[in-house]
Amino acid sequence: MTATVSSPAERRRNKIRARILSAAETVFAREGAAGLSIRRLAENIDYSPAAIYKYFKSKDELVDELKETFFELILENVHRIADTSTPFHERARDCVATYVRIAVEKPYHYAAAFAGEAAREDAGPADGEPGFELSKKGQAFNVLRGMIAEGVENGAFRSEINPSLAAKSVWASMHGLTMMIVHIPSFPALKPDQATMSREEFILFHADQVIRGLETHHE
Amino acid sequence: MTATVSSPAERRRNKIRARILSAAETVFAREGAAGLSIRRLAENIDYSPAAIYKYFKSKDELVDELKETFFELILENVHRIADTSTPFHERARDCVATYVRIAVEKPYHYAAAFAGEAAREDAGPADGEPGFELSKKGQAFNVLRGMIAEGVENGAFRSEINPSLAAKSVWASMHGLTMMIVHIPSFPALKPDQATMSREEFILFHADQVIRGLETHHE
DNA sequence: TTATTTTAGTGAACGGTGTTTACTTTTTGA
DNA sequence: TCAAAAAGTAAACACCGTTCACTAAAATAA
Repeated sequence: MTATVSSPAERRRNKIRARILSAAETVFAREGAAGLSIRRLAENIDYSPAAIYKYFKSKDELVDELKETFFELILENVHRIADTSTPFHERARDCVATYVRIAVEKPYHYAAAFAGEAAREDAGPADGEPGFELSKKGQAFNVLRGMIAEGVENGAFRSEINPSLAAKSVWASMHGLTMMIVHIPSFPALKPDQATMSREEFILFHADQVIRGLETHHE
Repeated sequence: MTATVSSPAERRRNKIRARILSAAETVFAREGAAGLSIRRLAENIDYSPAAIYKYFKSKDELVDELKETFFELILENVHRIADTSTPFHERARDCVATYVRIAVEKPYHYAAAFAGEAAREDAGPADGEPGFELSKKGQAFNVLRGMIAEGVENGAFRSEINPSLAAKSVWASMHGLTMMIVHIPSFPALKPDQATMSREEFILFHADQVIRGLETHHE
């Protein structure tokens, strides 16, 4: 470890990089990837479009950093709740609810964080691939798996459950609810004549439902 | 009802429309909306780009028709299974599995069918809005709700369950799994040292899990 | 059939996009 | 001080969806 971990030049460079990211974040949160153009961004921060390319290889790389930062935010929050000492069932439910809540606050970030992975080549490692454990998404996954393993040991969850598998199933269910809310603004609206339920209530209902699927069947 | 429901001119027009849609479908299935450009499409079918606009108001409208056709496919298949007389639990599970399987075969269609709804103004009606009941998506939803209502009457599912609400929760879970598979090619890959499970097995596991959440708790 | 109106189809342009290239200016380190 | 590296830029490339003014062809009315 050298004493000067960053030269003045380096620090200046990082500052500008951060300025670009910050401006990009603002636009992205409001209008998504479609509304974020290199030219508009360059104008916002008084640079030429080409200048951006001295700091980021491509628009995709820039957006990837926004997504990674966003997942750090989710991770922090979920982690904090997972480490609580509240009863297990509640704790699990709160993690799910928090995950969904944050995603819903930044819908474009969340949608992009997953949508991007389809066709692209360099879309971060998936589980089972080297590097996943260390990515933010991987860490969030591990928190979830740990909680489920705890439930199985407790006897709260069925003993035949494989925590890794179950964690993926639970994550998929959470992800689905999140996507529904993000993409369908009125979700989960019900027709007037039916029992009404707020979004917040529905999130808890869904989380509850998902956890029930894991539980031991008893009276 | 008039005898000639369509004039020769009309039929010719519909044929060309269909030709455009068919060419678009091929490209879209392979490369998604991003790979489908009006210019490329026009070249494929030997028309000028502007000609497309005599048949479709915009690229979005064209893509919407591809999505609608795709949802008809899902609906048909789910309907067919829902009307079977196999035991309830299996039937429900097979509906879920079929939904996911078809979606995974045409990942771009599925992703686009939902992704489009975020920002656009004219993105088909959501539940609770007039028109939803008649849309393909609405019909698929009704099949699901009907099955859940049946389960509640049976006593297979908990009596306090509201079928409309539960159907939304189940749909969200299905949707989540589908999105995961569509966006993460290796899903649900597990690390080598863990119990392996094929995608097909995982779909059934997930469907089972989701239905368990609805069931009455007994020994 | 002729005249008129509607429709099909086009080439060229408008205003965008991400990205690259060649070039100039500034900063850095020896 | 001076060569090398980095920061920054204007202009161009190759695309994109869409529109406009226009011609050619077909449908309709007289």
